[in-house]
Amino acid sequence: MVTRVQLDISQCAPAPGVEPMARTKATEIAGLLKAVADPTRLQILALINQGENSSACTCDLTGPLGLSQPTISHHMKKLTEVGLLSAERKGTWVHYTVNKDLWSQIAELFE
Amino acid sequence: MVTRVQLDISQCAPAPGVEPMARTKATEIAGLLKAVADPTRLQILALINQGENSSACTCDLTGPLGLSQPTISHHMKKLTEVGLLSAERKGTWVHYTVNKDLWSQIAELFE
DNA sequence: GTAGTTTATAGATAACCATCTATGAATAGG
DNA sequence: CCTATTCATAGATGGTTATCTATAAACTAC
Repeated sequence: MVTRVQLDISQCAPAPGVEPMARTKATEIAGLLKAVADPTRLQILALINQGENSSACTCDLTGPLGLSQPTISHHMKKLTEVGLLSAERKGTWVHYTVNKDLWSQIAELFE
Repeated sequence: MVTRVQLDISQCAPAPGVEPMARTKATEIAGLLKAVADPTRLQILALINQGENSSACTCDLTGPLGLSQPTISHHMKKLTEVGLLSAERKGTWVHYTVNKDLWSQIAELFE
């Protein structure tokens, strides 16, 4: 136990008993946020939410976004991996929908 | 105007009149989210919010986070640049506080 | 001014990532 | 089987970034 002289503030020390957020949890949350922290993926999510049916396939997005099909596919994979998009195959097409639950959970992180 | 034959769904085309979110806006939001989408910076923000005075200086964080002082300083700069942290110099120390307004604005992006 | 403490900057390095082209896999319709 | 369409994968490339060490800058106290 260190008893400080009243005016001795010349030393810096963290507040006692302050524990940081667990690194594993921080990494997990950061992974989710990384998936959203990209301009193209923000545009993709906004486009999907914009449609009346809240669904889109890859080929719907290449035109408006001006990017190649493999690039869009790459982003859809990233968003699907973290659970923000759900993919459902219908014949040749793959319909992607936004997982609104996870979307709301992100909001709750900042409340 | 294209009139589609009822069963001709063999071609893919974006919904007419669907405009993506402006790229500049998407890039701006992505920049803000990139600042938060890092495990170390999430821990930093949580630690600052954890203290009773909601303030911390760099030297308070190196210990709990196990990172070098320049690395912490680097992260504080990133968070300050996007406006999430405010820096106030008091003598040798720099006290950082979280900008709660901007914090809440992030939540509103996901509502 | 000298010494000590806190913060910032510079430079280096390794890892990650967004994008492209080229190609393959899967499905549908003759 | 052949063709066309959609989506996924592989590999390459240029750019970004998180971290470190070394050093400088700013401030306090003597």
